[in-house]
Amino acid sequence: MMAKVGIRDVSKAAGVSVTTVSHALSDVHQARVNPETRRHVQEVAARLGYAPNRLASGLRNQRSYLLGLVSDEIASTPFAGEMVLGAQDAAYERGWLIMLVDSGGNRALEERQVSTLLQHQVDGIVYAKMYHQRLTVPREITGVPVVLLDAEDLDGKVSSVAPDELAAARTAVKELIDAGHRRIGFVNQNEDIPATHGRLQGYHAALAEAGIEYDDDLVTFEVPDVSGGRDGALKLLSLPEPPTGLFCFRDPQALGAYEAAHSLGLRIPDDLSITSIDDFQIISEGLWPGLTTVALPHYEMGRWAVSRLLDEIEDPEKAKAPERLLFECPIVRRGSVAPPRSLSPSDSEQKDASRMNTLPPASEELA
Amino acid sequence: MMAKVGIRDVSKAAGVSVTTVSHALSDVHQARVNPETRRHVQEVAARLGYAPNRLASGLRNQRSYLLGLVSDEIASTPFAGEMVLGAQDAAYERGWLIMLVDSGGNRALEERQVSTLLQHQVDGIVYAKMYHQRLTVPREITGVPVVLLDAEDLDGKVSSVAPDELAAARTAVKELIDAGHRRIGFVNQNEDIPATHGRLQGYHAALAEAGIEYDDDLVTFEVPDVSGGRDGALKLLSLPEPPTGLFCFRDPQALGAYEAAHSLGLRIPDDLSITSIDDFQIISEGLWPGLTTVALPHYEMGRWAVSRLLDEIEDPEKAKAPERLLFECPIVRRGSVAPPRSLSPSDSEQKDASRMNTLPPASEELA
DNA sequence: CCTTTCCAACAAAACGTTTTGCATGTCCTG
DNA sequence: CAGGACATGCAAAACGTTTTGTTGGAAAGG
Repeated sequence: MMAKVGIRDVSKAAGVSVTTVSHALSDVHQARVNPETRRHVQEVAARLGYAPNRLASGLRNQRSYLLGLVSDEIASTPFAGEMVLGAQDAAYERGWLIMLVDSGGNRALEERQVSTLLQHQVDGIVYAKMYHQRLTVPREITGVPVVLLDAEDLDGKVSSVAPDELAAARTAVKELIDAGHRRIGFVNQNEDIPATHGRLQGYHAALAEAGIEYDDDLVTFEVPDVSGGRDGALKLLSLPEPPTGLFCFRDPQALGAYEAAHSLGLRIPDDLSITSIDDFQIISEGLWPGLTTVALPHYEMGRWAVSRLLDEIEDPEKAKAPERLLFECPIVRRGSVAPPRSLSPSDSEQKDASRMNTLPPASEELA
Repeated sequence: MMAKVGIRDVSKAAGVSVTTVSHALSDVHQARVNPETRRHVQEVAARLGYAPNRLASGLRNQRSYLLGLVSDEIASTPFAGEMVLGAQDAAYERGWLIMLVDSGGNRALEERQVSTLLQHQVDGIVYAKMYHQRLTVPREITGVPVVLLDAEDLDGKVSSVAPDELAAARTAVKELIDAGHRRIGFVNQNEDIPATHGRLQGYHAALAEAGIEYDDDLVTFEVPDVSGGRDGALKLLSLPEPPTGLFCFRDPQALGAYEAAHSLGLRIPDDLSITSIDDFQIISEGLWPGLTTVALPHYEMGRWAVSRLLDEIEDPEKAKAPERLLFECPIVRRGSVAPPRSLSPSDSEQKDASRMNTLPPASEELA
């Protein structure tokens, strides 16, 4: 395999100076070269398969066309792929590439990673968190624009994007209310992050809008995984007056709630309706019936973060007026919501239309 | 914020030439500088917060310390995170950074992405696939070492790493056999990739080793997701002589099999034992009882791929003798395997020891 | 016919490093 | 005390681009 072809090779082959080659191939300096030579140079460059060395041009231009994506555990959580993909797509479309680092939550490591990124002269950094939280930008990130992903800046100095937790929860709860439920449980999670409080507020808001009185017994705080969902659901379902609808903090908990319901002999959605937040597809589509859940728009958030970052890189003025965005979260209707038993069948018709999954081959054999 | 500090700033502040600064900070040229000046320079450099510009040093050294990770849909599949993480960790530990691109399976896009990577002077490329397959390295990847991840090179020219499908399947089936099962169904998947054939061979091998005759009716080919698992399990379980143990191609299918079993009133593992391949934790840990499954070592494969790639970069001789590795896949025992009903309790004792999950709070209320 | 203007092309400097080769001066060795 | 060996430091070239400033000549204007 022959040595890499550089701009001098093209200049020699085309019989012009390197300056002219550069101008001919550049969008901004076309004017300085005769259209005919220009075409000739382009043709020669294409024939030789010339591709400019970005290290060299980056050095000269003080622009690397590299972005850093720093995260705590983004590469290990299932959604993370979506975020990264959104980021990568947005970057690539505008000519940038993304370098990914994942500290696994280790601050010291993160510090070294960021400094490595900076040594590579990244033009900007997306600082991402696995779960929506408020934080201050670490001090080692300096000299380049930053955008926060799934996080908010306590100082309000930098742009950020995160899901609108309150609205998402209100949507999920309203779905149950609209189906006719009045007694709605909430399996929340037990960590002190914005999502916990935001979704609780959303739960309150939805109830209040429907004129339903808040009942403290119907809210429980559990670990945010399958077992937490199982525990929480069992707790709420064994109340003297159990809920007919259940809102779970996130999909894995909903999976636990399904299991709890089955173990109690309750059928979903006939005996118990469930909604949740995540749209973790392997769960929401895999369960039977499918889980109606509010999707966290990870891909879109990733896209937005990079897109905003590039705006700030290309126009430094924009960095002075940071934008703080809360993303809308759309509901994905599957089969886990139906009117409560107490309602007449006629009330249920409009809702049934949204349960579109094909019937499970043998579900009628259920006890 | 002040301008970035370069090697000249250090040289001025320390009162020595840039040459000396470079030598003082370099591991290889320490000898050319007095230990005392060396310490002085290091101290000044640290005080100013000097960090070398990798673009510049890369240009000079013809080494970017950048690696490309090219994948089809790695960023969108849940395991992908593990692979990427393993790759990233291995790279970072040796001073490299990874640039991630994901073509979503679009060849034309992939071609452009690779050329962009090459323009950035990556020192090597990991070419990864979401599912284990055999392929030839795309021709646009040229001039740098390549390692295949979750794929094998048809031409045998480059190193590769992938799971040992046959051994993995044998392990999963053997787990059922060891528990005493003789009639074992296999819900395979219906795509023509190495995993399909390899796991079928593993299934055969395990049966043969145990002297169990192969029964064609016990193998079914389904779509590789939850619904496929449901369909396949229902099919096999409604045979005149149904299996007592079920091996699923992958975890989502096992989830479907759980659902099918429940819909038929069968209890796991008492009435039906299930094993699978993936260790997709949200499923395998989330299900009740936990799923005994053979883990695909994505993190380790990612690590190995990058580690090997760096070996080949640092010693070009190694690239001439490509290594083709099939990774061992360890079984993760949870609660989905028990002896078949027909066996006496005494036979089951040693196996019960491996079912370690705590009991579900209300499972005894099951019909 | 002599300026002026403009077009097309080029040489050279710069981006921030690393490394080669050279120039001191000191210390030994004989 | 002459000679070489060694220790320490520096100047300059090189990596592959982009851009600034300049030049020679042709076209245009008086």
